[in-house]
Amino acid sequence: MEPKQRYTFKKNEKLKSRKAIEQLFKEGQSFSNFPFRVLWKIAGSNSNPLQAGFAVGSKHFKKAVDRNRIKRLMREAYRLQKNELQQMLLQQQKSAIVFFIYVGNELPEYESIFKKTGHVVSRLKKITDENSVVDS
RNA sequence: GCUAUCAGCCAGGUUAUCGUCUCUCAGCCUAUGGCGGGGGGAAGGAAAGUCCGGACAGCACAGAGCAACACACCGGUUAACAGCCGGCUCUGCUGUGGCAAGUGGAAACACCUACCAUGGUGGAAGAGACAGGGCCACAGAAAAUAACUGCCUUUGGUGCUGAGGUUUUGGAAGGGAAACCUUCCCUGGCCAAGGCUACUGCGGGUAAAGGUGAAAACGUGAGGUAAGAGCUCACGGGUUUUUGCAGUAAUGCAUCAACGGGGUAAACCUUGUGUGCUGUAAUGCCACGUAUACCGGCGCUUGAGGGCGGCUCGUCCGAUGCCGAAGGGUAGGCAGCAAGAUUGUGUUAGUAAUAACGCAGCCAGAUAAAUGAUGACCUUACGCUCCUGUGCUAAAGCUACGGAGUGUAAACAGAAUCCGGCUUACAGGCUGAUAGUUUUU
RNA sequence: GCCAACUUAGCUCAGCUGGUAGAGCAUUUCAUUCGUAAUGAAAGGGUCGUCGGUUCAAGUCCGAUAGUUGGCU
Repeated sequence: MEPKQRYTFKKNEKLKSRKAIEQLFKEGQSFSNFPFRVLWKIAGSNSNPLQAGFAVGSKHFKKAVDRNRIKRLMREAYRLQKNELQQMLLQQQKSAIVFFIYVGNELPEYESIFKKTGHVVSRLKKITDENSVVDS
């Protein structure tokens, strides 16, 4: 019996370590896909194959309510679309840390966030494939 | 019913699917971990600003003095406060009533402001300006123990007047021989006591008048005086004080006496009262790791340095010590941390803030930071379309109510140690009070 | 989380102890030049971030509020 597909986003899938984040900002690579800027880093096998974090600059959105809402929307869109990437990483014996930064100036709709996140995830999948060639 | 103001309360709801954090219960596995499952809970009235006040923790058991800061009518309330409640005084706005003056009117009377009384509703950083110095632009005589103009006056000078004195010329009368003498008159000169509504120097008195200004030395009237003045008196108003009465008190009313030299303390200051400082990223513990190395300086009981706000003192710690330069490591976990000045509700006391007691409940705890996404229905407001009935109309049509469908909108805003306040933001709704207005009775 | 500082002309800044807000650059006009620049002369431009209070009078003193910037760990 095939296990049911679950869309989760638990604690261990979140990027929480201060050290890891600093490393990511220092050494990681990045690309932009408006309204996001994405930092990523691929590493060897790990118990947590994929960890992600989200941020909104307080310069763009002064009110905490708006920042929270954008982060929630981003998290929701990511949760529903990251499963394939996670599977890929598991198969290829790799781990990745990803960080999303919202750089837009206006409060977005959920639909547009969902679509853009889809683009980002597919691009990340492509990157993972390419990197495997280089690594091996 | 509508509008305005004030006060209080609420802050969209139900459900499906997929998720997040946490507590708890039992279970399984490859067991310091992981997995899925059941059950409970999961933002606010402001969680915000960080403006006050506490709890709690550390620094000496938190000490002394100065400095600094805060507060400032009275009483109550509280863990505490710059908060809150009640009162007092002053004051803004407003309603009603009275009424000098003024306006209109032939008159009756009406209108209406100053003022008074009273009601409502706001505001007050509301101690002290005889403790002290400072400042008060421009204008104005003067901005604070004032004296410029003016008014009055002593005295000196000048001017005018001038009783009187003296003298020149001339005339008249008398005496005389004459020279001349005497008297009177006219004219001119000189001296001059005194007087003056004149001018002026010096000194004194005075604060009534003086175009200014935000502010001008209690106001009006009379007496009084050299001229004047609270100098005196009457009326009015103010400040301080004595006594009596009312009140816990601030204070009010009456009374006796004194005073009259402004404003500014939200500029310095004085008086009284209070405050030690730093903040949960405090603080304690565990784990991991490096460099107690090297270089320069200071010091080792005659002591460097430190004990977290500025200085002085006091006191305590202090030698594997302190400072600097360069460099290295860590940035994980647990406690603090969720049962409390607690929440809901009721009773009693109190005008109230609030307090006491009873009953019931346990109600966020994240840490790159949880409470979300999507759909459906309901609620409220507005727009559009349709329907049928009522009203107007001959009809078309129009408007309102009702029903259905559809679309849009539903605020301000997100816990980060916790409480009590304050301030600010806020769609819409509900309740109460007061005032105005309209309709009906 | 905690704590500071700043906001004045289009720009960069002065303005002390309350008394008619100024400088430099920029802008406009005129002169100079064949013309431009430079130079010289003149002019305009400010609710002193916003609201309230104290005072006769507030850019200045006090309170609130908005925005900007910085620091601590």
